[in-house]
This record gives sequence, structure tokens and C-alpha cells, in this order.
Amino acid sequence: MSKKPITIHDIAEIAKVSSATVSRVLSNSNYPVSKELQIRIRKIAEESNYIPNMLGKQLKNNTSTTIAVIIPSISNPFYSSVVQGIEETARENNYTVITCNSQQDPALEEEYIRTIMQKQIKGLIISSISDDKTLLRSCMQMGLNVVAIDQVIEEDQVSQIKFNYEKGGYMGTKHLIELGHRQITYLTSKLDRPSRRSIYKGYKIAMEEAGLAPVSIESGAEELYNAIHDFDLGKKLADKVLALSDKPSALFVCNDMMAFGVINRLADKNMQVPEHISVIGFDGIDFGMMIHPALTSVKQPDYEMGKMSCKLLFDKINNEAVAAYDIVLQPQLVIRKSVKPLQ
Amino acid sequence: MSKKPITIHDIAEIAKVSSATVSRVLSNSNYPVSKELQIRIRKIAEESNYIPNMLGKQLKNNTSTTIAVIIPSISNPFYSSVVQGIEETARENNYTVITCNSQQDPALEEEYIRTIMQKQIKGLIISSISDDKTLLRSCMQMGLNVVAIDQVIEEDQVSQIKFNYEKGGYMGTKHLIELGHRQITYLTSKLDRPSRRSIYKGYKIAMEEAGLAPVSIESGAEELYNAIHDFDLGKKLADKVLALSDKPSALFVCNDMMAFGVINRLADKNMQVPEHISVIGFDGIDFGMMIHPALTSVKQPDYEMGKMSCKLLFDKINNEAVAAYDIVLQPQLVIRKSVKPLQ
DNA sequence: TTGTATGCGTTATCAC
DNA sequence: GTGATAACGCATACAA
Repeated sequence: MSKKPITIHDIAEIAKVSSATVSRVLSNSNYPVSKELQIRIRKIAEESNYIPNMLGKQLKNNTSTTIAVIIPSISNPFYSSVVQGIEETARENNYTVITCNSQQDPALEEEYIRTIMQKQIKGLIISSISDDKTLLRSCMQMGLNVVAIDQVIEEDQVSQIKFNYEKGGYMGTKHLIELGHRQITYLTSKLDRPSRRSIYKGYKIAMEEAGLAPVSIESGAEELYNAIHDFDLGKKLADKVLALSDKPSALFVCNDMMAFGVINRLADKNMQVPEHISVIGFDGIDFGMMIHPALTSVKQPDYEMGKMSCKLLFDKINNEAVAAYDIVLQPQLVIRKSVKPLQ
Repeated sequence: MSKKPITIHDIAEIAKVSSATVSRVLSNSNYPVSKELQIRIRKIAEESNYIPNMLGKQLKNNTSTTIAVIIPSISNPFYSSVVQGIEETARENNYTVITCNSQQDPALEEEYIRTIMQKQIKGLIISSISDDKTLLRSCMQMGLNVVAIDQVIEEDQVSQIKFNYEKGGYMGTKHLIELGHRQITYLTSKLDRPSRRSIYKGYKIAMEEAGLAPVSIESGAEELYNAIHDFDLGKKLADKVLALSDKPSALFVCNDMMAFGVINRLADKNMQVPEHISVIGFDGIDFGMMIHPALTSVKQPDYEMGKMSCKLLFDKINNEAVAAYDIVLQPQLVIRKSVKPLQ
């Protein structure tokens, strides 16, 4: 049984003024109110533990101080770092963040987008899994500001934090080649998303440039997504490598979690990394430094990606005139211990 | 420039009925409306892409379909699993979740709580860092439903998902003793939180029961919190162990992230786990299976903790009469590869 | 400088 | 079964 919260009208009554005046003071409007009244009203508000009701405010102004984030899964460390960056930037701007896990399910993604619209949220940062952008498009027409991360959305009005996946794939492969590796196999989950295809493309270009034959092993389609799914996928791919009669000297794995699985299974079968075989990952998540051997990887700046996407979003929200623009983040090689130079 | 969204009034006008009737139909009220009108109104709503405005609804009804979660940091895998559980359960109930990272900072925690109240949110799941519960208490009086996880809050009305930390500490220690270990050192971050003290207590009881002398190494106070902070802390504690002339045969580390750091530093100094020294962790996060050696740990059911806390919260929200009740989750030993039996 | 009145989109109360 | 109207809490156009 909670007592009814006090409103500006209650304060107005106590102060013997109109609620308009109270509103002007308490909402920090620059509308002129006498110093004396300001003090009196603030005092009463303080004493009565007044809490402004943002619902009323937002309904009136058609504004919102909440943004939404749609990602595949928060328990994936890459995305949790992204969200951390978003949340910090949002808080600095006095916004709160609604986090939505799409679980790689287009239907869920759509459900979330609908809810977001109903809640009158004006800003969305999304790693979209769905191919069908008609809903998103109509939401943008109705005023939703959208920033795409991780997965490109080819729509006008959608700003993007892009990442140069292709260059990343190229860099990682080049690194192995420069260390003397010739037989480099690319291990990947199903190549059904643009980001994955780009990494693979970069790998292929680097191989061909060096006159080497690209070889890839691709996993089947994914079932429902969860935290350790990629890890298990990595194990399965490692099994396929182990079954090869002519084994490569290095493995390029399409993300770190899968690389962990690869290394783990290899170790189980007494193939030491990097002594017997070298492994390089992709993403450069912090956990890479915690495993043995510490994982060499192509770093995708997760936390920074979160911060930038949020800044970009606020730019759009506060500045309707501004044209949509993209930011392209560059990959960086994180050299640790999982790659051995070949003489 | 977004066009004005359509409302029940617009639909009423098109259908030549009153907005009251439209509301009755579209809000699925059980108020009687003729079949014919129902169909007509739904058709128009559909065709015009009507999106209900939850702000209006909530302002009118003083309800909310958003809950908030306050945790130290989403980039800590333990909490990201908790949040995953919360978010899934919330979505099943058509609620969305606002995630707040307190960074172990009481001031930030308070700031978030105030925002939550302003947004008229009725439910909060919190791992509280603050000692001062006066704000939280007054919020509960104003109708906020609170469920505490991870850190106990001794207040009436606060329901808790407790975890039997002491038993966990006892179990882990007992496991080492049963495998023949006699010199077991407990490695911990600063014992300033109840949960940490309880684990230590369990360790101590098990040691004393076996006639062994408890030995602990405690780190200094923590600075600002972040993802790999615990990992680095573990490294530092490992250094202290390495400096010991008489080394223990086993280490009990107060959480998994720190245990990763311990193992990592030990390996750097050519002390193999578990060949030279055994290590057991606490939390049982999934990443434990990915490192080498796979970490034996006391499992705290993170994901389930999230699910249950959310269910408990909805129970309170929907059922004001119900008395606050606690749930006590039991620890479970996850035996992997980081502990060696001593003969 | 202050007050009055209205509307944001919805639902509930009351009349018909 | 349906409609008119008030109210939720707030901000603002307009009046004074």
C-alpha cells in the first residue's frame, strides 16, 4: 500500500502559487520567476521529497530519455563490452538503456522493435540479424533514430559504426604469412552474415596475394544462440582439422570464442598451441589474455564501438538536421602467444 | 521530420465511433463491444499502422512494464549471465529491462535509483554496494518493489535471492582436504562485503574441523571497478604466494576471474596447475571450462539466479499482499582439472 | 512576474 | 453497447 506521490499541484497548493509557476521552477525552465518564489518552491519540493514524473513530462513533450540496444546476447563478452560502452555514455547524458537480447532470432528482434516504439523510445542501437528491414524503415519514418553496429544496414538515415572486417581478415592472415606460415586454414561459422563474409574475403585476398591456396572449413547453420555455443562450435571445427591427413600449420578462426574452443579441443588431443599448430582469433576480447596460450587476435574495439555508437545516436537525436554519417573503425593486431614463427 | 503518430482518436474519427470504444477494443478490455465494431476498429488500426502509446497508458494507470537491474558491471561474466536470465524472464512477461552499472560506486547507485523512481518503474533487482539504505527504504515506501541478489539487504519488504556462500566456502575447502591437501591458502579481495566474508568463514570452519590452520592472503581496497580488474588482482596475489618460502599445495581463490589471474601468473613463473599447485575458484562461470587447465570451482547458479529473481519480483509486483520471502540457492561443486589429488 | 486553461494519449466513470 | 468527459502529471500559449 503505497501512498500517492506528490505532484507539482500539491506543491503549488502548499506554496499558494499556481502549478505553472512550480513547473517553471522545478523544470529549470528559463522562464522568469521571482527569486523569492524560486527559493520557497524548491524548499517545499525538497522537504516533501518531490519526485518529478517523467511520464507526464515525456507525454507532454514527446521526448524520451531512454535508448534501446538490440544485440544477439549479453552473455557474449564482445557484446557485453559494447553495452558497457553504450551504457556509460548514455548515463553521462542522463539517459538510461534498455537492453534486448535477440538471440539471433529475427522474430524476437521484431518484437523488441515494436515494444520500443510503443514505449516512445527515440533512439536505437542495433546489431541486426533480420534480413527484412521494412519494419525498421517504417519506424524510422515515425521518428526512430537508428545506429547500426556490427552488422551493416543498407538504408539511408541509418548511421553506422562500421568495422573494417575485410582489412582485419587481411591483417590477421598477413601476420601468419609473414611469420612463415604457408598452410593456413580459415575456420568459420556459417558464412551467412556480411561481417563473416568480409573477414573471409580479407583472408582470401591475403592468401592469393602471397600465391597461397585459401582453404576454409565452414560450420553448418546455427541453432539457437547462447553463450558457449561458439565455444562448442570451435571444438567441432577442431575435430575436422584433426581428421585431416595433411594438417595446416596455422588456423585463422572467425571469432575468439570459437578460437577458445579450437585450442581447447586441440589440447585435449595433445596438439599444443602454438608448438604444434598456430591459432589466431578475431575480436580481441579481453578473455583472450586469460587463456593458455594467450590468444593472438585481430582486435575489434568493442567498448569504444559502444561509446561511439551512443555518441553518434545522441548526435542524431539532438540534431535532426544532421545527415546520417558512418564511422569506420580500423582493426588492430593484438599479438600474444598463440602463434609461432616458422623458420 | 516525422509525421505525427496516429492515436485512438484518429481511429475513432475514421470509424465514426467514440475514442472510448476504440480504447475498449484495442486494449483488449473485456468491456462489451459489438462484434461488428470490434472487427471494423481492428481493421482500421491494422491498416493505419496504429502503435499504442504506452506513456499515456501508464500515466493513466500508474503502471509500468519496465523493470530495472543494478549490478556492478555488465562486462563481468557472472553478472552478464544473471542479466541474461532476468531479461529472458522479463520478456516472457512482456516487460523490458533497464540495465545499470554501478561500477561499485555508491553515488552512482543512488543516482540510478533516483532515475528509476522518476521513470515510474515499479520493480528493481539490485546487487547493492551501498551501506546506506535510507534512499532505498523510502523508495519502497513509495511503491518500489525490490529484490536483492548477490548482496544481502537486511530490510523488511526486500525479498532476496540468497546464496549459501558459507556452505560454498566450506564445500570447496572440504574438497581439497578430502583430496589430501593440508596446506590450503585462501586468496581473497578485500573482505569488505558480506558475501566475501561468508565464503571465508566457510573456508575457516572446514579447515578448523580438519585440525588445519587457516591461512589467508587479502588484497587491499579496490579502486574503480572494471572487467579485468579481478584478473590483475589475482596476478598480484599469485606473486605473494610465489614469494612464500613454504608454499601451500592448494589455493582457494574467492572468485573465478581472480583464479584466472592466479593461474596465469603461476604459469608465467613456471608453476604448473595442478601439477605443482592446485587451484579452486568460486562462481563457476562458464569461462572456467575454456581456460587451461579447466578450473574447478564452486558454482553459483548465475543464470538461474537471474531467472528466479525476476520471477520473485513479478510475484511482488502482481501480488501486493504477498509477504516478502527469500530463496536460498545452494552451491555446487564443479570438478574440472585444476585440482590434483595428493597421495 | 504570475495565473488560467488546454492538451499530450490513454482509460475509467458515468450517463444514455 | 456506445458515447461524452474527466483524469493521470506535466509544460506551455495566452491572459493578466
